[in-house]
Amino acid sequence: MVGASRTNMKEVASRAGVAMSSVSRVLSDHPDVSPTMRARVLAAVEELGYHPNMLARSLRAGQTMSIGFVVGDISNPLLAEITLGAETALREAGYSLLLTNSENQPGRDAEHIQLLQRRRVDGLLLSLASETDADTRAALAGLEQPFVLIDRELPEQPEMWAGAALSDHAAGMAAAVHHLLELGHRRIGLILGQPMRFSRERRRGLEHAFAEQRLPPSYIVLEGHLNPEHGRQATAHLLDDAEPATAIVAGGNQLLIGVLRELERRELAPGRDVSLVTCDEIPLSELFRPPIAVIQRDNRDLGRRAAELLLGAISGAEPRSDVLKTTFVPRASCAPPAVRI
Amino acid sequence: MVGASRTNMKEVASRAGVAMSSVSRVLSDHPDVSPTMRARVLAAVEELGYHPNMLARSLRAGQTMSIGFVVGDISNPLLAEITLGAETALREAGYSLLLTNSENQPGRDAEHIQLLQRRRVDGLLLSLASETDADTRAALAGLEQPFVLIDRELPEQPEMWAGAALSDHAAGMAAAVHHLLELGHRRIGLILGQPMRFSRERRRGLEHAFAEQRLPPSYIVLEGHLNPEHGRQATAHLLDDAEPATAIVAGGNQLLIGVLRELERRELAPGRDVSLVTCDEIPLSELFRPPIAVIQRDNRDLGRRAAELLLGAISGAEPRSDVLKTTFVPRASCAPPAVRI
DNA sequence: TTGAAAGCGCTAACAC
DNA sequence: GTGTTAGCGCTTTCAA
Repeated sequence: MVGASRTNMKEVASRAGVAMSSVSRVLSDHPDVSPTMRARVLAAVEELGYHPNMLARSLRAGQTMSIGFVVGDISNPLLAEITLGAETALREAGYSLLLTNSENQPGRDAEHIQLLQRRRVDGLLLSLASETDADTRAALAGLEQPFVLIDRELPEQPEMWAGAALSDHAAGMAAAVHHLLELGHRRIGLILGQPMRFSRERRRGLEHAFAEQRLPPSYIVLEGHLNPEHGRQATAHLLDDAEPATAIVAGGNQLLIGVLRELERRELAPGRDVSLVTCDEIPLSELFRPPIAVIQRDNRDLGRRAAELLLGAISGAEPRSDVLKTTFVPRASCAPPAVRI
Repeated sequence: MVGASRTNMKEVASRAGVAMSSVSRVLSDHPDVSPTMRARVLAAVEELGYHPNMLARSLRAGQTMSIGFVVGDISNPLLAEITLGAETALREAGYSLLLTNSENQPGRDAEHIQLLQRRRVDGLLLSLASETDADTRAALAGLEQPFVLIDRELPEQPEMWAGAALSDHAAGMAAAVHHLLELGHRRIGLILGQPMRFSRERRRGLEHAFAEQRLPPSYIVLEGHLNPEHGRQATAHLLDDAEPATAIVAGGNQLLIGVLRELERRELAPGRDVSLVTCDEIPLSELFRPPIAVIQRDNRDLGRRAAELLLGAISGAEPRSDVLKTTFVPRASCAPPAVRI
């Protein structure tokens, strides 16, 4: 194999002394090809170090075998695992992944959706920065290829909406809060991110757990952004309240970082002074002293499911959404409320 | 804008009552276009909800404005941050990123390089699973577009090698070991991953620090795989040695997890029973009790630099490698050796 | 079973 | 300033 520059099918054909169409047939495993022909063509391919041009193929075929992925921030371990699951499933099916980071800016979501549309991806996987942004909704409405949402819910269903891979946040949250209530906590603080599906569902799980026990709603919910600073401020707020929270639930790993920083600043220890639960496992959380209780989910599987839903839609299946379970894992960061001095 | 199905430039042209080439000129901001023409074309584009087909454009132009990225495992926080940095820089320059996970299998590296070549990416960013794999080297030798390595060094330089973005691991490691030596440690264990650049450089830093102090080489280096299990086994080995290590350096976040598990199992506390240093920050490491000393680097910047080197090469610059600094951050996990009982 | 030719959607000469 | 035309590299009828 001699890597000549930019060999094309025509050159392979002339080298093998056959027609271009024959080369094409050999390379796409067409049934009606004689062994002689196959051998001659493959020899020429080898000699010239020929790599077929998928661009030309895609243009002709009308499909690119590529999927666009719009993600808020790939450096978030949660999204990175989802991406891994999706990429693996897509690759197994012969698709490639075009990745774009929106930096959690709704405006970028819309831009990227349009870019991917120009690149003629066969479908899109979307972890949107906003469920309600007008530009994003317009971009989605104009889409001509199916798209699947990852843990998001839209107010309406655009034409090409092909479903969503969702996590059952409410169930995991209800289990966590149930556990805290059993330990004797009544003043529970829940720190959430933006008003999107995962926030709504978590709040619902909390409310459900209180209602189930016929307890008055003595919880506090603080919405904000999914970043450490909101986690820190919310924690301060919860602890400085007239009736301070005895247990805190951080709705995401970025929030957890802020919570831990604030507890550290006040020299409060999780599991001793305040009980603590977080959402979505983060590398060292189980190795923490004490280990931090967590509402887990299988992120890789979430990405894989989303990819499968999309592949289904591409081959004509009806839109469908899957809800994946979340599991509460109690750990030593949860204990009975500290005795107030 | 009415999202008709698969509008093309021809339809826009006829709708606007002009020639296709005029549409093309308007859309690519050609200087010689009358305001009237521009307005008519843009109106037609708007009415038809037309999105230019980048595939056709790329086929014609001979460039795809896309970059292939081969990464071992995007779910590793280190790689995820590098990816973010690279994607951001590339996007700013108008390029899109095609992401492939090799699952740290050298064989997949070679496959993915060829796939990306068929997709006619304008260049490749490679975080290879092996620097010496024969298939990978053959694939690299056959490449017709420039590629930049991320923290890797090849035994030879293939024709299209355009440089590398490297971290100065040796410097950070030397500083860390120097610190440990000052604290009085002599038996220092270094746990490394596969025999690649980052491992070689870290070992070199360790050796240098000992040599500088004119100390005999009383360290132990254990190479293996970059996963928790090797971290765990190596830790056990270091602690069970006839002359046990009093300080351990974990060469990566996956190794650190194994180290912490083994210390936990033996009820040994970092900073009290054993000193501990890790390489590459991981989300909760600074919030650990005690906080874990770390040899840091700017991962995002590493990705950005790699992207910039590649963009440079695409526009004809000579191959060039950049070495980025690493910084040792001492924390409470490092203390004088415990008194042996 | 194989070859010739049309065309996927676009850009860049080249005329006018 | 605008239109006509020839491909970019491939697949796919349609003939032979």
